[in-house]
Amino acid sequence: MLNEDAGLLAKDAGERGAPIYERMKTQIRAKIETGEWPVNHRIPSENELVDMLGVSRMTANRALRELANEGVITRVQGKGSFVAPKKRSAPALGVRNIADEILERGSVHRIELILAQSETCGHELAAALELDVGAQSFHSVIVHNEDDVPIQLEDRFVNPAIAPDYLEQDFSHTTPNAFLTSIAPIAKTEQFIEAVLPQPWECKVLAIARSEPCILIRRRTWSQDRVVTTVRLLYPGSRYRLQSNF
Amino acid sequence: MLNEDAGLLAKDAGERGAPIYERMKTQIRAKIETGEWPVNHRIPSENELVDMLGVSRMTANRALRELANEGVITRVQGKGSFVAPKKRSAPALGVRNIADEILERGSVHRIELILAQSETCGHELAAALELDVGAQSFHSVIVHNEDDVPIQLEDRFVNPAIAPDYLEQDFSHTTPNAFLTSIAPIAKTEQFIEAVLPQPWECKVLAIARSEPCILIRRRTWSQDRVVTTVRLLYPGSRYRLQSNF
DNA sequence: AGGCTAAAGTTGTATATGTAACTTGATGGA
DNA sequence: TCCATCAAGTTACATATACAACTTTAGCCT
Repeated sequence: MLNEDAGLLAKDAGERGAPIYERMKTQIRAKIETGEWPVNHRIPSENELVDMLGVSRMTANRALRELANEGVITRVQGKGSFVAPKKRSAPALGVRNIADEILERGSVHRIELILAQSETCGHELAAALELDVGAQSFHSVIVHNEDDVPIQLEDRFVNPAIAPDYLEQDFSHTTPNAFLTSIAPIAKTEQFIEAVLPQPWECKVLAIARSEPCILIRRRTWSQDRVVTTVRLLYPGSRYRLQSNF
Repeated sequence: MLNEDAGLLAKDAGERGAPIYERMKTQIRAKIETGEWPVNHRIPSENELVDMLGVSRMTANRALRELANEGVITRVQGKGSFVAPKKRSAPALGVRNIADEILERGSVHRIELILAQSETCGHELAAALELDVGAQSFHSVIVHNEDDVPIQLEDRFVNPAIAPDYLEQDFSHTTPNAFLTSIAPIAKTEQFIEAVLPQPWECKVLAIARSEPCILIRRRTWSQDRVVTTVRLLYPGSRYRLQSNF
């Protein structure tokens, strides 16, 4: 353990000025993000960190405690500290991964693939993805079912530069959201929510009436200053509502 | 200062078992929520808390530091700690005071009072306000106009125990939201967003068609564990959309 | 073998102390 | 008057130490 982690407090990490506990936090985060410490991996105890790094236990305690508050690790009194399972998007936002939401309600989640193909960017799409007009993009249309009732229509465009093998995915087992966040961590999200009436083809795939009002969420996500994807999420108003408590 | 805050660590707060720093945090939060310490009010310094409460400075430091991380207070090195401005609605879903929003866009905000009266609680309303069936409640219906175009229908019920003179307000100059938050700081918010078709009378006051889909926000707010108000906000889908970036 | 106990290891909390960095106001000199 | 300097107050960080609470393991006794 000591060998691999000798560089845990390396001064060459470009954060010479940062406090010790912050340097410890970023180095531990790095070990987790690179996969060197996988999920559930045991993290050195406070006393081990004291011996390894020559810091005081209170400093190690602060680093680990804050990482636990951020959800990066979990700590169990008497047992130790462990790498936490992958965190999903912020829980406070009320808008989350539809698949998780459905499973949490104890329902069955099933995906119906409507369309998955490569398309050429027009002006509007090029602007949305921050690509050039005429560039290629990936287009997928998916219906998410809860207990075989259509509950969300997902109409998505993806930046091929970030996910070149997007169209090869098997979306019956992995949602586009899960796939994209696994290869490109989300740095920023832009989101509009409005109420609309559905288009005829949308009525068909969602099995709703023309007059059924729907919530439309238009979302763009960035990773490292590049647009990853832009998506339209359509929810039938009679079957879905957003909740956000704060 | 010492007089008013003598009870800051009172053992009768029903959390005898909680750690000292947690008790300090909840007591400070209470002072803020009751308005005893308004926004920007100076919070006792770490050393003052040490003298007042007989705790160690590191314990006071932890309490204040965690409150700062939670956004409840702001701390400035060399100056002190201060009650942070209420920012809770911002990160959640971008739902803000409609009047501010309109003024920010450089438009004119005008209120049209449709109804303001006292009503007896039925089962549903009693449950929403956490009152008894048959108790009195205040009911107001207001249309918010942006440049004389109706943009929001506000259908609100208010707990008279918290705002006994609610009906006496002049809502042409003060919005219900502004009035209520001024007398009862918001501690918690519950919010649902859905898409609906408007009722006939709603179409009339908003001057929209029956088939126009609308965003409906149903919101309840608490102050000190009591429901202050429950409100239905109806936005015509063609005139309004919510934005939330994060 | 089974069960109880003790010990070691781990996290959680609290205190005491010290240094550094920053802000503000007062002081004093040119 | 204006500006530099200093002192006091405040937060930020780090260390050393101690005790409490919890978990696991080892070992002992029956």
